[in-house]
Amino acid sequence: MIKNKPKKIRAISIDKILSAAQDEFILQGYKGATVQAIADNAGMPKANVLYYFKSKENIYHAVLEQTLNMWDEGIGDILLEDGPKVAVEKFIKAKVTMSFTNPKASKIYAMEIIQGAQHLQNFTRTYLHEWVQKKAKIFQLWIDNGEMQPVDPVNLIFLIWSSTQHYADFDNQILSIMERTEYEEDDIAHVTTFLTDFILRGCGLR
Amino acid sequence: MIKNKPKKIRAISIDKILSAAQDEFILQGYKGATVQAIADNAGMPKANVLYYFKSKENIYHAVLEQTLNMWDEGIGDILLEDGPKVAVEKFIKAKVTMSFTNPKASKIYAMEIIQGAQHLQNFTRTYLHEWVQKKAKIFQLWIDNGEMQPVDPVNLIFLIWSSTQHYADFDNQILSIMERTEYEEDDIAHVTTFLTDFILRGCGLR
DNA sequence: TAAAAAACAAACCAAAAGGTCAAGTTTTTG
DNA sequence: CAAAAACTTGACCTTTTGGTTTGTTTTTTA
Repeated sequence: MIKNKPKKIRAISIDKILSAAQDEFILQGYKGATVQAIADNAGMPKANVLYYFKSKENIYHAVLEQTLNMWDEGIGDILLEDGPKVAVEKFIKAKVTMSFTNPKASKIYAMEIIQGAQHLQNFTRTYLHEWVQKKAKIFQLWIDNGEMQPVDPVNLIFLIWSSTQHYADFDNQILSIMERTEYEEDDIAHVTTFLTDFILRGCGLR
Repeated sequence: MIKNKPKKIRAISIDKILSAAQDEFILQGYKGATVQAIADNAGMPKANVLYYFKSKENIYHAVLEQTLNMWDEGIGDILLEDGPKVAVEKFIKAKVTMSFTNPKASKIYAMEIIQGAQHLQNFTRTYLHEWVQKKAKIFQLWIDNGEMQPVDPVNLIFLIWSSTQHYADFDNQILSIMERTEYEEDDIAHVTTFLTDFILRGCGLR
């Protein structure tokens, strides 16, 4: 019998725990998620979960770290050499794709921020701040060059973030309003097209 | 000594509890918020809180109801007779104003939806669904009439919701990125202008 | 293959938290 | 102004839950 991926037991268990924990934390919040529920969901006894992670706090930190990595990878990029049109297109596409393929990460992140970003002060205060400043400067260059309408770059970034993440964070509401139970294949392309068209027009790029 | 508002003891206490509870629920989530903390925050012993609301669940329901009422009042409206430009302007202004004047309601609502809308299934499934359908039809009329660009009305509503609510729900992140501690007087006008300009342009109304 | 390391799991423990009770105190009312 | 109603509060009870302990089984390694 050939095992395709002879993953270490440890890695498998941690994966199962983290996945179960992510679900629980979204559904119940940090305090509402119980180690027992996470264990049940991961298919192992509670003591075993605490064997891998010494405390619930640690589990949460691990989930959060995983989330931030995903956020980081999915944030896309805005490059001067792309020019405003392509840059915005790329950026929107990256964010929409992430929202549809990994809504859970988006939700965990959103809840953290709404609740005061108690566990990731540093992230927003340094990393995110710098990212926004850097990208805003690029937009400003394009504006000064007359390559796009003079829209406030920082607020533009906020608008793109919010309108794209909305499809992940509020999926329940959106699906409920559209009388559906889950997103379909097409939705991601449809939303990408809608947002890209709309935002490009808003930027005076169309 | 003349008392301006000889409010009933009951009304005052309930107000204090609900306000304290709202803060706690946002900061700690449903399960994380303790009756004791709510009581401390409201300046009364725990038993007294439970005297007015028989259970924590009841407190939460009351907070949620308050939130929905606020949401309802602040949702603004989209009227056929206003025409697309004025309607969108009004709508954005109403939502931005609500986000800045009552961010707490927005946060409670957002958390509920993200966590699966467990406590307000009916609201989204019936009320909200109908509201969106009705307003989407109005947009469609304007589009068919050539009064605005053919943008998908439902997604347009989502974009306006998300981009306006973002300033309430993610205030921590936004303030942190802008290296400030709280919103200023001007911000509300600035954001309203930005979003109105941008979205009107996106709709081909400018 | 035997010893060591890693993984598993039942039973327990202490703290936290929701909720009740009973005994007051204050306010309202007839 | 006295009885009733409304309000206040400390003490208490029970359940839940994060985490520990202890002992067993499985896997790795030398």
